[in-house]
Amino acid sequence: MGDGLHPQMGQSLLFLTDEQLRKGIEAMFFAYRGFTADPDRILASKSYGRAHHRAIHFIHRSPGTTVNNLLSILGVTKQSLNRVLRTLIADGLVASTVGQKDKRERHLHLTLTGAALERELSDAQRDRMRAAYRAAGPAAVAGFRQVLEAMMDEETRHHYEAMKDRPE
Amino acid sequence: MGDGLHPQMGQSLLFLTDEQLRKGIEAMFFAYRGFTADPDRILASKSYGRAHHRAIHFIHRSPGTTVNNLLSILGVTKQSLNRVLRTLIADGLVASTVGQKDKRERHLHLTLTGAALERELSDAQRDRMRAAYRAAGPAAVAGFRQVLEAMMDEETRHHYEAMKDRPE
DNA sequence: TTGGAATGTCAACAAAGCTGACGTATTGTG
DNA sequence: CACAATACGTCAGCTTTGTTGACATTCCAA
Repeated sequence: MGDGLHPQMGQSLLFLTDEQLRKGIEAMFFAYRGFTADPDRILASKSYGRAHHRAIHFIHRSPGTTVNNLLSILGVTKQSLNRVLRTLIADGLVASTVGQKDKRERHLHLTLTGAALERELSDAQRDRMRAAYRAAGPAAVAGFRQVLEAMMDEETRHHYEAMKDRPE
Repeated sequence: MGDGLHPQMGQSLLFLTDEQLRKGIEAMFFAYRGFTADPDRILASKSYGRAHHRAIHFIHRSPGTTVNNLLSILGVTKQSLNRVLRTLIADGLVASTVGQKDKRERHLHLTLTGAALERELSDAQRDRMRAAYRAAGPAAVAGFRQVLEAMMDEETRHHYEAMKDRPE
């Protein structure tokens, strides 16, 4: 791992120039807009927001998850999450059941209506992702995931990996 | 490009399964948190927000840009941008000068102070991006950019590409 | 039985987006 | 020249989603 300036060095590290990094930063910013655009449209028409989408997504992903667990995945305060959950429960999209083992805990599930919205939202988001994946090809997709994973905070990556390979 | 079901098909399209797409979606969500975490900390200590960062970034990127141009890059309303610009100008980070050719336009530049904050923010963001790039390698980075570009809206991609190859 | 953990709720606030309306200067056009 | 359009700024009001801090309840566990 020498720091010697052999001829290939400049070449092989061109992808680490400030200019390349800046382009990556801008790509991230612009792409994230596209990433959320389609669900945002659907949500707006139902007077929900991104926070509702995120809650629905991860409840669908980990049915029966507790509020506390959801909290640490989403990285927000309980007050913030609670406001969202309250409307989802009131609207009959999410069911909250008292824990059997530990009755302080609430276990969260999507109702049929909630699952229907989840599908609508994730279909829209997947359609765009699928188009991007298809356009870029499998090798690019592997790289895409690698860089994103390397960009996460430690703790976040644990959450990501913990739910990485669960069955659908 | 036939749709025939030759044996490799299943293999080669495995990266397009719903499960793969969902992982990509979650990777995007979690990575974006990391992407903004470091600048967010700096901004919070100076009582600015992400909106200020974005304005500063793109003014640095396109010095002398007009308000209207910035508006369409950022994709927000002029009221929203104006609130941010007002504080940045009042705090002496951004200079607004009347256009020479068209006196209705305001041309935006970073002051020395503004440029210093820009550097602090982008250094932090680049550090993380650099670490991720280095960990993933040049091939992954190329794929990363390809997928992100394919994920953008048409109009957004134009903005992205328009400023793609300008000199630093 | 008592301390701490998990949850829920109230209040107050801030950032950052939005719409709508209006004013002013400037520019382009018929 | 008169008038419409453009660029910008601003006021007011509203929404979503995040934040703190305080406090009550319920329940597990030492």
